[in-house]
Amino acid sequence: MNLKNEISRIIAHAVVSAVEDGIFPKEVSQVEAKVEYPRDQKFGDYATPFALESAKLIRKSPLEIGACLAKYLAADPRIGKVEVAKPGFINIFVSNSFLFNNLKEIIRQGADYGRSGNINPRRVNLEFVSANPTGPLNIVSARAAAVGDTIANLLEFTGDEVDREFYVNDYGNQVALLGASVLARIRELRGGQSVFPEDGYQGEYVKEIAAHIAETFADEINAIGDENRLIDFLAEKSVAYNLEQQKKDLEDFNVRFKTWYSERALHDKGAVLEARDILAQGNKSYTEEGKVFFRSTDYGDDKDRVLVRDDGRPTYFLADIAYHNDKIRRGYDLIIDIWGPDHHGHRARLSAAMKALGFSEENFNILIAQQVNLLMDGETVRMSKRMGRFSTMRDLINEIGVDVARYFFVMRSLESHLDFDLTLAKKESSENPVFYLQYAHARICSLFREARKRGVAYDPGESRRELLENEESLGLMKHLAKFPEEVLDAARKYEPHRITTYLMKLAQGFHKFYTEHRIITEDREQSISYLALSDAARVVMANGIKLLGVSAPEMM
RNA sequence: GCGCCAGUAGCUCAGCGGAUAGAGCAACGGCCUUCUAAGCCGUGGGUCGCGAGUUCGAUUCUCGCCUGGCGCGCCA
Repeated sequence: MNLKNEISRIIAHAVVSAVEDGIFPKEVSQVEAKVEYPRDQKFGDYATPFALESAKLIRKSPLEIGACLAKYLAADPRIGKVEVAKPGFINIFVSNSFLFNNLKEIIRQGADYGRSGNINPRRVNLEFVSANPTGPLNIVSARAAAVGDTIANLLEFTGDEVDREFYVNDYGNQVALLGASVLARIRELRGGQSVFPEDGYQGEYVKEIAAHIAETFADEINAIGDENRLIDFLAEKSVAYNLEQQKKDLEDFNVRFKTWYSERALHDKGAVLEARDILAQGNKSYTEEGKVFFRSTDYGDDKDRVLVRDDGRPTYFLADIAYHNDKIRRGYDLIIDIWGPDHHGHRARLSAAMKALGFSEENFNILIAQQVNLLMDGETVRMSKRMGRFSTMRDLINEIGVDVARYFFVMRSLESHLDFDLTLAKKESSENPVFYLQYAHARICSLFREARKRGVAYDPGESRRELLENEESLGLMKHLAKFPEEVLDAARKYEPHRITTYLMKLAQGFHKFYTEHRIITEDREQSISYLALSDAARVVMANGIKLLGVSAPEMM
C-alpha cells in the first residue's frame, strides 16, 4: 500500500469520471496528475497542481476546475477533506479512518511494513567499494560501503534481488609495486640494505604486512632466488593479506558481499582478450600505430580509448569492459556501479562500452561517491595510501562506532562532498542524530516493559480510533503512512539519505507525542490505543533503521 | 583549456517546477515528586553565489559568468 500512488490513482480516476460526465474535455485525461507534499500542513497531506496545469486545456479557471474535481475526490473513503486554495491547488486531507486502519496494518505486517512486492523482481548487480587490495580501506571506501549496502537493502526491500559485488584489482602495476615495497621492508627487517622502490607504498602498514609475511612464509621467501618471481610471490601474499583485512573491516561494518570478483581471474581465463575480439568483430575498434582503440566517440565519449597498448598488454579499461561483459552474461537486469571520485572521468567511456555491448543505457548506472574531507581537530587530513598518511576505515569504526559512522555517511546525498569531522563525531557522540532515532526506539520498548510490569494486557485490536484523534497522534499516524512511499522513492532514485530525513521526522513526531500524552494510565482503552500507536512507531523506526544497517537498541 | 561535483542560517547539510525555504549542531530562555530529560517547548539567525532565459509560478529546469574541491595516464 503506497499512499502517494493511491492518491495519484484517485485523482486520475476522478478526472476520468469528470470527463465521462461531460464536465472536462477528454484530452484532459492525458494530463499527468502530479501529487506532492505541501510545505505547510494547513494545505493538506497531499496536494495536486492538476487544476493549474490543465486550466488552459479545460478553459476554466483553476479554482473552478478544483471545485469540480473536489467533489469527485471526496467520494473516496480514504480521503477526509478536499480544499481548493488560492492559485488553484487542490489540497487533500487523508481520512482518519484510513490512518487508523493503516495503524493496525503496520502492527500486523511488522518487519514487512514498507516492503513492496514486485511481480517481476529485477536481478540487480551492485558493485561497490572495489578498493585496490594494496592497503587498508580508507574513509571514501567506508562511505561507499555504507551507502552501497543501504541502496542494496532498499532495492531488496522494494522487491528486487540484489547481488553485492566487490571487484578485486589484483592485477597490474600497482600490485607489483606493492610486492616490491614489501620486499624492501622485509630486507630491512632482516637487517639488510635495500632500495625502496620509487613511488612505492610508504605506509606503516606495509611494514606490518612485511613482518607478517616474512614470518609466515620464511621458507618460501628463502627458496625463491629470482627477484621478479619473489616480488610476484610477495605481491600475491600481500594482496591476500590485505583482502582478508578488508573483508574483516567490511564485515565489522555490517557489509557482506556475495561475490569477490578477481581481475586476475578475468585475465587468466582469457575474458579480457575475448572482450577485445567482441569489439573488433562488431567493427567497434580499430588499430593505429600498433595500438587497438575502441570507437568510444561513436557512443558519446570525448575521444577514442586505448584497449591494447603497442606492446600487446591490455589496458585496465579493456579488463573493465570484460568484467562488465561478464556481468551482462550473468543475466542481470540492472547493473549499478558505485565509484570513487577519482574514477568519474571513466564514466563516459564505460557507459560507451556498455552501449557497444548492447546493454540498455537505462539499466546501467554509475554512481559516484564524492570525496570525503576528513577533519581532525578542525584540520583537513590528507588521505593517500602512498604518502602513508591517511586514516582508515578501521580507525573510524574504532573511534566512533559502526552505527554513527554508517548513519553519518548515509545522511548526506552520495554525490555531495562530505566534510567529516572525526573529532566532533566522537566528542559529541551523545548528541548525535543517530542517538535521537535509537532513543525513540528504546523509549518505546521501555514503554512496553512498563506496561507489562503494570499488567496491562496489550491487544492492538482493542484500540479505538476516537481515542487517537488529537493533533500529535494524527500527525504521527500520517507520517507512518508515508513510510512505504518514502522507501520506494529512496530505492528508485538511489537516495538513501531520504530515509534518514524521514526517520528524524518520525523520531521527532514520536517524542512530541510522548511528551504531550501520558501513555499508560488508569484508562485501559486509552492506554491500549496509545500503546498501539507507539507500537506502530516502533515497527517503522525499526524497519527504517535496519535499512540503514544501524542497530535499534531496546534499551539505552 | 576540458570534464565532474558543489555554492541555501555562524557550522554541517535537507529541500520530487509550486504556496510564508527547513533540520541537526552551535547561541539564548523555559520544562523532570508521575511511562527513559540521549527528551520537549520557545527565541534569534537567510539578497537560496551572480546575471539572463523558459514558465501562470524558479532555491529547483536551461544558458552564461564567479568561487571552491576533484579528475583529466596507453596506473589500477
